[in-house]
Amino acid sequence: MKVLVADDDADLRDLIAFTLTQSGYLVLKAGDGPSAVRGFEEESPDLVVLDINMPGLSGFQVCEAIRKRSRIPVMMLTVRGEEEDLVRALGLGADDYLTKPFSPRTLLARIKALLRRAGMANATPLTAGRVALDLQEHTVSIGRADPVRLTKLELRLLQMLLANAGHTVSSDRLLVQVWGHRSGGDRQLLKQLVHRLRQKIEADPAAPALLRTAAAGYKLLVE
Amino acid sequence: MKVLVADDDADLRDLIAFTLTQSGYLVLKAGDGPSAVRGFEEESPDLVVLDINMPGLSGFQVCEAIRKRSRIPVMMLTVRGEEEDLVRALGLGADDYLTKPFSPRTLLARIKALLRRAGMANATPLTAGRVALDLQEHTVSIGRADPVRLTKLELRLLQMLLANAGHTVSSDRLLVQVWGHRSGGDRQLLKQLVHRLRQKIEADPAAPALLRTAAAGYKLLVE
DNA sequence: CGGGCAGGTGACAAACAGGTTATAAGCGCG
DNA sequence: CGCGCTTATAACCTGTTTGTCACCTGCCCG
Repeated sequence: MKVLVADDDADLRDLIAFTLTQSGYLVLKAGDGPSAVRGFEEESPDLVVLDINMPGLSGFQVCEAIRKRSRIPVMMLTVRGEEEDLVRALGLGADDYLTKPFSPRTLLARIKALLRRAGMANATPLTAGRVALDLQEHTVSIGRADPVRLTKLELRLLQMLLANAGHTVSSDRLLVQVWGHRSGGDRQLLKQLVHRLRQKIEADPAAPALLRTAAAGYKLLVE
Repeated sequence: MKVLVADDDADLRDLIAFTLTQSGYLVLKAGDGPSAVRGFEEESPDLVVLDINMPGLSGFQVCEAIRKRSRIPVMMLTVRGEEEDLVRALGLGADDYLTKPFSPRTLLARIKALLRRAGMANATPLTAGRVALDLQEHTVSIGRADPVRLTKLELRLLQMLLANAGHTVSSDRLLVQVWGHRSGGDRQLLKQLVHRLRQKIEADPAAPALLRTAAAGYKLLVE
């Protein structure tokens, strides 16, 4: 899930980027209006966070440019008290706004809400280590390699493992999360699914480097 | 909305074309005077952007040729400081000029102003890549081909895909947006609608180049 | 040493999703 | 009322995905 963050304040930009990256988003940064527009055009992010005061083009203008081509969620950042800025931003098609200063937690919550509203995130989007999951496209990219198509179940399994990257997830939990199975029982399904997933994402499926077998379950190795 | 861009500098031409395309215009390119005139005659664009220095025929001569037959807006591009060029261009019937270098957004703003003045402003159709949707006429144009008439549902489907051009839109979302269906369920309708739409807009409906099947949905491919 | 167990593998069948074609139902309109 | 166009329903075909089974290996432990 790509998010473009445009703000001329490098510190704030980095803070936001850090917050989002930790939560599994792929973050692109822009420090002024024109590079924000360029970033949007070249990367087609899934959401844009726009500061209003930016050199080159204001957040308003960038928002306008984006709306000409796309309805992706746009979140504007405004300074407290500038009421007409808000009105104008929302009038231009922005989806939400935050007044500075705000807590990273708030930002995260709002962003998730926006993505949910846009029907994108069925759950938290995820990347960890060299593994990047694209829920929309049903693909996974390992490092720089071409994305690999995943089936519904493979996607769900990988999503679960990714959400707990580095930690073991028990087979029981996986069964429940992937199949909605009542209680244990059908380990064979999981065995098979892991096998199929390894065929797709492991360089050497016989010696798994990513999807490792662990005590009573599996884990995704991230460096 | 067709715009003819004539400039011998391929980079600048592409930059302008890119800017305009992203803003929803259908752009035609010409690299020299004669092909500019030919482009004008064959495609009857709604606006022409003309560089003055071009091989074959200068921008002046092209402008003159155009003015013999049409009053469509012409914007000239000049090098800074050549004042008499401006005078001459405006004398020949050009409507506006820009001195190089200029920012894409300046160009865009001026072009919009020209079209507005010419009374063509409100017709900007939804476009992405080679696909241009006309909501008033219920038609779609692929590249330079003749517009194709669409039914209500076909139009809505294409509009949804266009609004998310390049990204997969899940079948569920499409069902909701196109039919207003409460719950998923009726994939058959979508199957059919996609099939009929492909018959209309794809050169080879059996091997779709635009409306592609993607994981759990469909997507409109744009270059 | 040998049985039991967990995980890995290959083969195969059932279930499913998407494409295609045909046909019926609905609807606007003269 | 019937005509033509649009939309819905159904049946069939295909390739993919998923579930099931049989068998293998390595390992723990009596």
